[in-house]
Amino acid sequence: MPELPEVETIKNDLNKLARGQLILRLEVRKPKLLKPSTKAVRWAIVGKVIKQIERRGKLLIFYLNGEHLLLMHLKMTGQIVWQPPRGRFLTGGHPIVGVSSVPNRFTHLTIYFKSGARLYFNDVRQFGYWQVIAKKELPKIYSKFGPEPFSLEFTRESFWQSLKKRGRTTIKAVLLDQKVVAGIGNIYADESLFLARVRPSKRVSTLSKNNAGDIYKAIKVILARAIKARGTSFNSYVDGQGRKGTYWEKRLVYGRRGEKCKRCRNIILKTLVAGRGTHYCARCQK
DNA sequence: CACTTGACCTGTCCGC
DNA sequence: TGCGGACAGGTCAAGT
Repeated sequence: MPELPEVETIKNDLNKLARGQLILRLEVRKPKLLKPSTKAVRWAIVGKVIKQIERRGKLLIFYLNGEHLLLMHLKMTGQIVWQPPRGRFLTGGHPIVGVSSVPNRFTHLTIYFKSGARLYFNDVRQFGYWQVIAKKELPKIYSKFGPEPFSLEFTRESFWQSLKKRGRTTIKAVLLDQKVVAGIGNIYADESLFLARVRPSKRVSTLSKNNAGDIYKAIKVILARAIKARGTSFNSYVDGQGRKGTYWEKRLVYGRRGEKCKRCRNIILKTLVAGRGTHYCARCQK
């Protein structure tokens, strides 16, 4: 899905919409998308109030009063839809083609709030999940992520050091590794490498420190630009409110196979790198 | 150990 | 129009 800019947008929206809301009921249509699967999980969150929503990489963390937290991961096609007590829908995540109302056949989990508001979780491919954990378990979850790209721990030097720890693999595979820097996915990996003029298939061992510096800078520029655009939305999906990320129109290379490079007018190519569809300009990315 | 591949799912698109 | 195969914004376990 949803990569860092999309999840960041959802987090910001939900902090305005869902904070202070009291959870009345949890409806589980697809039990396997809720972890753990025991019924005790429902009791852990029913009657609780949403205090704050945070993001770590592509993971959403709902802080509740009491001992537990609710985590949500949207994976490839997860979508969150907020329905106010009255009024129109607001959505975030992967747009679902041809489905403009909720709940629908892809709605697998729903939270009902005392106010009458609802929070729906839709997911076509069912890779996404919700997970209830004890608050003390959070450090263990967080330790699986590398630095946040806009944190003080993520520096030009720390990035260079983590590149030096890698061997023959490609720079694209490294950018997709959440332990190197959290939140980059397939779109923004291609976008960042285009801006840095580095070919995605380039072996990290062959990168200069200047290359690394350019990539470091590009990651921040691209992610900031995408957050400002409220993320990327594919296709023509329009929800009740019609709010849609506009980065798709601003993208530099992703999904532009066969089009002219915005820098040199050469034709953009698409290949497979790190097992993912990868877009680049063979003339200006070396 | 570092790295790559396959699996998890359903839908869409493209070529024959 | 139908059908098969490739592919889709992520991550993990299993394989090399």
